[in-house]
Amino acid sequence: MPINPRLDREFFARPTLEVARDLLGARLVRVLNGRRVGGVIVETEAYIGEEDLACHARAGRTPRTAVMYGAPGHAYVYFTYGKHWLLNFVTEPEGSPAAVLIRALLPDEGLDLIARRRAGQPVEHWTDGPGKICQALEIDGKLNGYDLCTRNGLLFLEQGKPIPESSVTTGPRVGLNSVPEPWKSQPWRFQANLPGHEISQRVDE
DNA sequence: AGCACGATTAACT
DNA sequence: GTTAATCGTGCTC
Repeated sequence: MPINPRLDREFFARPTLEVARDLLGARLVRVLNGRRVGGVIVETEAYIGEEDLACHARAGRTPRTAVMYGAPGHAYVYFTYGKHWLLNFVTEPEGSPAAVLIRALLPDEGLDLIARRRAGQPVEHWTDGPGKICQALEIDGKLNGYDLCTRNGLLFLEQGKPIPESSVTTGPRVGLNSVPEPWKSQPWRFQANLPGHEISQRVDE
């Protein structure tokens, strides 16, 4: 089975908007019991620095945000709403707190394992939300701070088929109910329009 | 110590 | 379209 090139630390050490855009089409791979589980990233959001009042780093360096201040290419995984884990990738050089949230995936590897973890849900809703991705791929706080750029890792990214500009949609980030402008409306959400993948509409966009 | 709320999800009317 | 679930985090007292 051909293995695509990995995304290395240099990829993540760039401006967050570029990383968020370029992650569209990339492959997210989780290794469970020696098996690959994952798919193609089709939706991301950028959270950039202490100035961005939607970014957790607005609170400065705290136990929770410490990972974002660290080296790029690590996972920032946090818990919210009392039940959901959300997966991010740390971007920018060390010392610049920023990350990209992974919001949606087209699953195409280890589907039987995903089906088990997403039992009762239709295929189209297996990984179409940030919390759902973490449930499907068994990602939780134990992976917070995990290095995505090691050899033989349990979580990493691979190059995929590039997404042309004509197939990329941008818009405001989701779920920022009480975030003040201009941060609430910054078009820092990226979606890939792929054949066979209809972008779902939601009330908050 | 107490409190308000969240980068959400799934179920329900 | 509306809402309960559920608890860690950061802020105030």
